[in-house]
Amino acid sequence: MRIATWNVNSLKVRLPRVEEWLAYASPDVLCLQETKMSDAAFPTMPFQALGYEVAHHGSGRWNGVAIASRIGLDDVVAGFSHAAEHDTVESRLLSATCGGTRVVSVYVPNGRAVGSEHYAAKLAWLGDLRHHIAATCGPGDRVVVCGDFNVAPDDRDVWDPARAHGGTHVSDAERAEVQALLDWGLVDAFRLQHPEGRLFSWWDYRAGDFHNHRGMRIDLVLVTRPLAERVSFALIDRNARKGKLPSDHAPLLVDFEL
DNA sequence: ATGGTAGCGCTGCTA
Repeated sequence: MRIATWNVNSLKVRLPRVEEWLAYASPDVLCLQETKMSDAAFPTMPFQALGYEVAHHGSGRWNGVAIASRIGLDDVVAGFSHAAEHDTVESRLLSATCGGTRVVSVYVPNGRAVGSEHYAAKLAWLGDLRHHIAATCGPGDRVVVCGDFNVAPDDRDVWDPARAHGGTHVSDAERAEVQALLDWGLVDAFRLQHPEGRLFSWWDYRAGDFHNHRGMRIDLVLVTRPLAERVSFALIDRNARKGKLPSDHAPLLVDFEL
């Protein structure tokens, strides 16, 4: 099984690239973030034409998450399992069962600046995510929680921790929330395959950051141990960040021997 | 040197 995640920063603009990448990378499941569109505007047919069922949770110009699968798409749930303050309006979470694996597509709030109300909301959202996972899955189940976490798990995941993003994405409190997900029973599949790699998944559009290797690894595929034991390959496809009209994120794909 | 670009949508917000 090959599962991938990609923050596309507008699916309307990125659809041709997504179609091209699906044909090229051929994932069984693709999670998308930042579609920036309503459910009514979602382009279902191009996905169907490539053999994918697709579910989308989006309300308009911001956020929006989707799951495309060619191995089944059942028990689709938008938002948190519990009454959370943020998600149903913000369209940042979508869950579905694909070929016996529970797949969760997440777009964690950015946080903007450490100490701001947005930063507090980001920490609360990550707490809600952990609650959602623990309430709906067990660590012995096949579970994939993937997407744009807007957190670089440790200093290997940032080009320069001191200059990163005004302190967000690298703060102790954000990293503690990601660590709490790992403590529950999730494993960072990319890091498992690349223990020393300083490879990034996001680069600011500005100032030539991509070409100057100033990025962060903030897009993660977290998996429970039954899946972690079967990871055979993990790749951040930097080529998909090149050329005309790229997203500011590269897709991440992980293979499992299932 | 503390900048810069991109997307949405039409003014400034979000990232």
